[in-house]
Amino acid sequence: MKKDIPFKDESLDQTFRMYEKKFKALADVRRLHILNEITDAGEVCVCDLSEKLHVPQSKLSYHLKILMDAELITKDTRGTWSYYKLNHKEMNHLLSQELCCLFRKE
Amino acid sequence: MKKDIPFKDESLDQTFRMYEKKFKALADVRRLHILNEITDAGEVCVCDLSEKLHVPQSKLSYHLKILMDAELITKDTRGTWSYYKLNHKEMNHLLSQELCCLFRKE
DNA sequence: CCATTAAATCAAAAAAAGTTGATTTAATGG
DNA sequence: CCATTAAATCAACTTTTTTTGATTTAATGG
Repeated sequence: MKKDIPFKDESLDQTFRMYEKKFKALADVRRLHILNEITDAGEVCVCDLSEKLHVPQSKLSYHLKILMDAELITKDTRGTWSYYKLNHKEMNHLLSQELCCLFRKE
Repeated sequence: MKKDIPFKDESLDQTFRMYEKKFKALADVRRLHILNEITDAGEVCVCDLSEKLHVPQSKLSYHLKILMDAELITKDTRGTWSYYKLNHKEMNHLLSQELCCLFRKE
């Protein structure tokens, strides 16, 4: 649905607002580390991330929400745990192949 | 020089800080419009942009500086005018082919 | 039920980013 | 040398984003 690049019209602004949101999500060194960690682990819960990155839980929830809202990651809740994964499709749509490698296992 | 993706070590943080800067530069709907305008025109001075986008000069200088610092655009000063161009190489290194099209003429 | 644990949410504070209008810098042409 | 013009810079202010610690929500296992 967001595959078509619109021509120069009023919807261009809408498109740019969507990308603004996604780039904002990427525009933070903490979130890049989180994304990288998620990529490495394949799937992580908040407590794993908290331990690995030495970041308090509420801060992680905040940053994970931003990544979720930008649709760069997905969440799978099982019991009391929430497991986060990369949204590979979205990342690949957004980033160059070179850059994607930072957030892609092989 | 920024072509090699480093392995997981202390330089990963440095790499992420560099990308943070570039993504921050992209993470603003006004700057996306500016980039798009620069792409369309090929080369623009601040006064052209000011007229086209209805944005005051000092604001444009501020945003153009951010894009310059992130190395997403280049400046060529001739006389009293400064002409800005896209740094295609950097944009292509950063963004997917699909996305690059928004900031690429053909 | 109740205690425990994971994670989300919240409100207040702090930090960062963006806006504004005025001033400065620097090149041009008379 | 002076007036004009383009663009950068600056400082005060506003807005947005991030942090923090406490509280709430919700699932689990005894």
